Amino acid sequence: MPELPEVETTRRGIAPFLLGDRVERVEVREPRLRWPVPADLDQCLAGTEMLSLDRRGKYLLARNVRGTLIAHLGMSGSLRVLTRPEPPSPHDHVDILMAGGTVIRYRDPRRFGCLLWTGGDPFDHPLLRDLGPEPLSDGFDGAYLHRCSRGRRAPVKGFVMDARVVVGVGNIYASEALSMAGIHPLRAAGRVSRQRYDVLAGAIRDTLERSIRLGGTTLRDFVNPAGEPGYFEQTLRVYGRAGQPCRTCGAPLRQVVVGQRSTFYCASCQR
DNA sequence: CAACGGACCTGCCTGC
DNA sequence: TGCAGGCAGGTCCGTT
Repeated sequence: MPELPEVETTRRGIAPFLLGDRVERVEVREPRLRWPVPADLDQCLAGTEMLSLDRRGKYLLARNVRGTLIAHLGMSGSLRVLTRPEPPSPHDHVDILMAGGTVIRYRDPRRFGCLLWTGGDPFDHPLLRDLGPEPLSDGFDGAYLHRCSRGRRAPVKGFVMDARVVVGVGNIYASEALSMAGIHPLRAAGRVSRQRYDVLAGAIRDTLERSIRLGGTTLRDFVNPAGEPGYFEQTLRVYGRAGQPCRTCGAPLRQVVVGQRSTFYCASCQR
């Protein structure tokens, strides 16, 4: 489900309820996520105030005086804010109960996500250490992508989805950004010009920023922490639109599999 | 190193 | 109606 815009939407949604309040306790009903939820997570969080909630790629980082909670939503994860008690559904694995009475509820049917704890610098954690730049930061531009891509023969679509290259670009937004930039998803990353990487870097940035503004993409079930859907789906150019007309030239959009992921593009607009 | 396939899970939809 | 098969927004890990 969540790519960068959905994770950022989630961060903004829970921040007002998590920050400036004290954690009462943590209730773990199902610790078997991608990696086990630490057995002492409650001791790490209980009684402390959350000091900051940041995002690094698709990871959420919630810091208190003792360390940092590292959260990832995987494919099907979500965090919701409950202002009144609600009985947990089967996949509501973890609750963070705040002193003020609100509950931050972690749900993840497929359990590809994780909730981990680190007492050290979270950016030194093995999961975060090797991540590439944030696509909305100044360090990310066409010159960087061009430099990074030299000698790479694999498709450019997989290249921009590689978190060591740039974080946060998942399967939807990779197709969308390549469509905006007019680049064929199967083109070898090393055979895209510097000029075209300038356009692509801008397209990635624009696509992600626009989606954040619209509250993310709701394909099946994404809702923000308040339970509201995102509206970016209505503006998708290619994702999920195989056979339908290209919004630019009218040609039927195509679907191929790249690196085991469905990929959508216009054969006449993207070269 | 870069590149690829498999693995981890459940739910939902399609077609027989 | 039941069931098998395929597919889904991620990403780590082992092998070539």
